[in-house]
Amino acid sequence: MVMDVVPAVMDAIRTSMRHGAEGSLSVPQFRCLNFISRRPGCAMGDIAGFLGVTMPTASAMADRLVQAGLVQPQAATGDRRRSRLEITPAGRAQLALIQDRAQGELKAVLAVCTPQEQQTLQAGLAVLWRIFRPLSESTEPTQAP
Amino acid sequence: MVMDVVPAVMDAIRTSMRHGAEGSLSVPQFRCLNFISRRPGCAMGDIAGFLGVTMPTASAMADRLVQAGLVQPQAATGDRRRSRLEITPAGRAQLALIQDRAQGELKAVLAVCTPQEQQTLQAGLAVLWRIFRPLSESTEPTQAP
DNA sequence: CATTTAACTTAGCTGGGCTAAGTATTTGCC
DNA sequence: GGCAAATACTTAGCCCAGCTAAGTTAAATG
Repeated sequence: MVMDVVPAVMDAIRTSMRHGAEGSLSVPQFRCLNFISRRPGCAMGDIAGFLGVTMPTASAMADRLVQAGLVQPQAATGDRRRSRLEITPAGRAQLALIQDRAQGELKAVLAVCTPQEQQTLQAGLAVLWRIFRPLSESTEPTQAP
Repeated sequence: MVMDVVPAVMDAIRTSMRHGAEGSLSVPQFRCLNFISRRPGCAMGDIAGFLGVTMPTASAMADRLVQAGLVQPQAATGDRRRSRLEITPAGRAQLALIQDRAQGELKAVLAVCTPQEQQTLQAGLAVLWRIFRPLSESTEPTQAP
């Protein structure tokens, strides 16, 4: 059941983002930008850990966000090996735009539900959340020693 | 809510498939193989439509599955422009393996739920399924004329 | 029979993933 | 204080999954 539903929903989201309005971000880019916005001054390793990817991958992705002007490096304080990243005003605007649009589309989709169904849905998602939340936070960067 | 939960679950699935046991397939490859297995003799356009990607993308992906021995072209009958694909025994075995493993992991995860929670979850997913099922089937290949 | 249309494929680009192998900075230990 | 080891990244080089644009081959059609 889960294996049918979740991919279907994810496809819808991905498709929506892929042929979404121009200037939109990919799913990984969005997750990365969102993380940086919630953790100003975070390091590459933090990003890699959160995204569940290796450092080079995170590095390249952050680089593209910097190129796009959505993220910028902070001045180094203390350990100069760490890259300290923060979101730019443009990045914040982009994030808000995407979230608003997603929320809008979601509302439109959910509008076909009865209040009864919406409640059922919410309860079900709460269960999923409880199960999967710990898993998705515990990932660590994977470049072997 | 949906925007938090679904990506988290999807990440877990993707991560599980990425660093899963060797010889595993990527998510797109799995979807492709699964489709071919359910539609023997299907054409490239069918695959592209189902995956929601362009023909060249579908073409390349099918090619890799053929190289891997999981899929094979049928003898042409009728329209010789169409590629008619079918799954091989090896492909079928691979598919079964992946599904079994996924089901196993899922069961393990769901084992931490009370029967009460499982019921809640099932009801919620049924709602999602009703909403998103039609969307995920209606996609068509996108290469513009 | 010549043209158009349909179904793919090829070529060439980008993004997102990996490993292996650097580089630079800190830490730690004599 | 100075040198080795560890840490935090980056670079190089590869593959897969997406795209567009431009062929190619076969069918349909005037």
